[in-house]
Amino acid sequence: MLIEKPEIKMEVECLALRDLTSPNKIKANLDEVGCRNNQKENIFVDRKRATSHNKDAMSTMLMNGKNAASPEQLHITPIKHGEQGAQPHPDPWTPTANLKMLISAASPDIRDREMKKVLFRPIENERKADGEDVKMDDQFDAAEEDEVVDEDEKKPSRKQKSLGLLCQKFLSLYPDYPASEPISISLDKVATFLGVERRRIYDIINVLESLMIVGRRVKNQYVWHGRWRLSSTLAELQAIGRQQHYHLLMGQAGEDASRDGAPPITLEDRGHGDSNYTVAGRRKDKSLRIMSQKFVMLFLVSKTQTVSLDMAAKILIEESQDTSNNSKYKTKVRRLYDIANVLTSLGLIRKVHVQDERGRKPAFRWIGPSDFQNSLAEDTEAVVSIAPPDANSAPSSPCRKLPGLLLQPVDYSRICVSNSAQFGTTTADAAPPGSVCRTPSHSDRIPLLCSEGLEPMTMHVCPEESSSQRAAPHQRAYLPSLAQASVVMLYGGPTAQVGLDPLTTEGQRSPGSRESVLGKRKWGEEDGKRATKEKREASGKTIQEEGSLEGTSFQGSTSQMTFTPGRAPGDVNLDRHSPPNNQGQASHYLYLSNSADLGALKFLLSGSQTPGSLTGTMPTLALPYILVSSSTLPPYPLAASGSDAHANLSFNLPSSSMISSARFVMGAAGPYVVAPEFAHLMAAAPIISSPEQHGMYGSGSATPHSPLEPRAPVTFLQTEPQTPQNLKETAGGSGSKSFFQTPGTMETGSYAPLARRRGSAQRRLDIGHTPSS
DNA sequence: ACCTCCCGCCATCGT
DNA sequence: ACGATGGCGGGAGGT
Repeated sequence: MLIEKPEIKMEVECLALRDLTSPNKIKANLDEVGCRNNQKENIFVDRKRATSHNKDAMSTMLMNGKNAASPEQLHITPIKHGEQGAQPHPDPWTPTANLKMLISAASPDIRDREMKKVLFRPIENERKADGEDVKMDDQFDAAEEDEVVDEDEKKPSRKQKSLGLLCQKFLSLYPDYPASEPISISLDKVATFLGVERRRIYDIINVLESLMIVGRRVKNQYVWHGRWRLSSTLAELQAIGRQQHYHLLMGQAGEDASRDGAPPITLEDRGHGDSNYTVAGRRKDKSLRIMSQKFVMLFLVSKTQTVSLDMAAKILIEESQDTSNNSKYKTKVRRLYDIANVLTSLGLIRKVHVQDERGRKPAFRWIGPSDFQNSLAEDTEAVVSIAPPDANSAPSSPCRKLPGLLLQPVDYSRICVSNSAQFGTTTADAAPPGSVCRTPSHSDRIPLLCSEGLEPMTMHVCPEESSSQRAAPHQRAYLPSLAQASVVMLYGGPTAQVGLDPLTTEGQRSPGSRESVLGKRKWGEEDGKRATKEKREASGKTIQEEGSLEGTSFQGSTSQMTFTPGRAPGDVNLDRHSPPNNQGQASHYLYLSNSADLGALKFLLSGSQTPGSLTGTMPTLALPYILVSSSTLPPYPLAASGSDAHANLSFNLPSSSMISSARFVMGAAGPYVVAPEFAHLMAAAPIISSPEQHGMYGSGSATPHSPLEPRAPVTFLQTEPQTPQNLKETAGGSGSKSFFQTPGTMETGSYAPLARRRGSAQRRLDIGHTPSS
């Protein structure tokens, strides 16, 4: 698919870089380069071509592959489009189109399709005026544009410019489960590409940072981690939230809802509050990240997993005592909406309404993975030491600090033993096997996706082997009768598309469609019920749930699900259950727990038809079939089989590795099971990345997975529940502050307890020490 | 009229 | 000092 000719590629890149927003230009350029179709009729064709041509370019640009131009080169000055947004063009070559094209290029086919169809469609009008860049050297034929562009008078509606949509686009640019190598994100490029101001990108990035989906590398440059760490991050947040007693707060403030007034317990009360940030108002920056983490924590500790905006705002305001202050409240609410939009795009929450005495209040419901609670938690105990639900009991605090979590900084700093050393070491391996705490991070590493399009997601995961990833391409999972998106979410892999034909799946990604289904549903109920219910409802149709389902579409009743790498709504943790030791055990049961909606759902995959498969160091697990039986899903037997009959999941497990955190990823082609634990193993092996990726990764900061992942298991010495209380206060005063990593730094942060200068502290690079300077 | 939340000014921070 | 970040809240689109 890629262009064979480097030169061309380069050119395209350049073009793209120069003017991402103007499709016409690109097109023109492409033509110049080699694409000759100008005819409108052929636009699509051109596009395709362009796409293919641009694939690299895109990747490069956005992801900053190594090959790509150097950052500097790439770096484009942000264009402030004053007028952006203003005029949309309907036509294909609008910026949007362009974007699509590029995007598609960048990612796997599926993504491509999805993106285009889904994301962009809705957005179609959104585009900034092409004019902005026009100055660019070229002659972009105005004429052409004109023709093509109809000038829609229609300006993009506000919705089209929403942060949520923007976030979806942004997310579509990167794989949910990137290969281990780091993918760089150039702020400017992305902003330009998406046609928005940088400011907006920051909004997104900040939230993503809070979840460790991205990390900051250096100025203007961020690192895309994808969702590998999401589960672990969530687990940590949950643990922290418990430690901090957020659940109590929730109860008071939120769930009870009734009381506006003084929530009995405030974070501050508890002490921790936002210390750092809050501290004395010291630095507020990163507040969005902190807020985001706290907000997420609220969901994670909530029994109902539903948090009303009002409650969240109140709780989050803690800092500012002003709570009472209306303006403060309003501001908080605004921010929460911003955060919620991003989280919604991530498929972690969805908007709902709660009824309280006063009436209906806007709220959000967690639809993301929740299993980690169980699985992870369980594992966690074993593996990761997460703070026990009971705050006190747990001596071990979350192993790693969440980057963003400023909350804990204080404590951690004190408490934690950092393995700063490890930072340097990049690899996942860093974590000593024996280490007490295992950070989930391992999981993160797992390189899964292969980007190449849909291709075979299947990979062998050979811990050691880095090389071969794809064992069996094209395996597919069939989920007969599974209509539910939620199910899909379970495994969380890449997005699942139910339809075999990616194309058909268009709707899947739901960006536009968000809510379509949702709206109908009632979310208040029990998760389990709901899930089930939904499934049924959903079955047979394409379901597009907002966040959760993104990417999943079901065609018809049949549900063949193809999981595409791109995004998975939820992470699925497979086998968390399997004891680490078990690896070899025949019983490889893979659980797919859907954290999200199906909180309860867990699929037991006994794929191990091949008993021996998992055994030993490299046991391979061949799963001709994977049957998933879920109580919840009784009706829906899940069978994953390689393409057809033979799907195999083969992966090798290192003897030592644990399966527990394995993830099940289903690529378009097939399911993959990756155990986080193995991740490191896997890490070694780049999973398939497309060539481009390779390039990209290479470039990655020195350590590809390293800093990030490597969370060394950190053990926190202190047992105390130091919760926020201390944190808060301390934060300000103590070194903890320095300690805080800024949000986003979680990764590193965890590792680096070291005090940092504020500045540095503020921004910790994922990459750890990376070159940032 | 209220809910959302875009937009972009401008204070801070980072380099 | 200058550019990068990101807090913040006015005010307007949506419903």
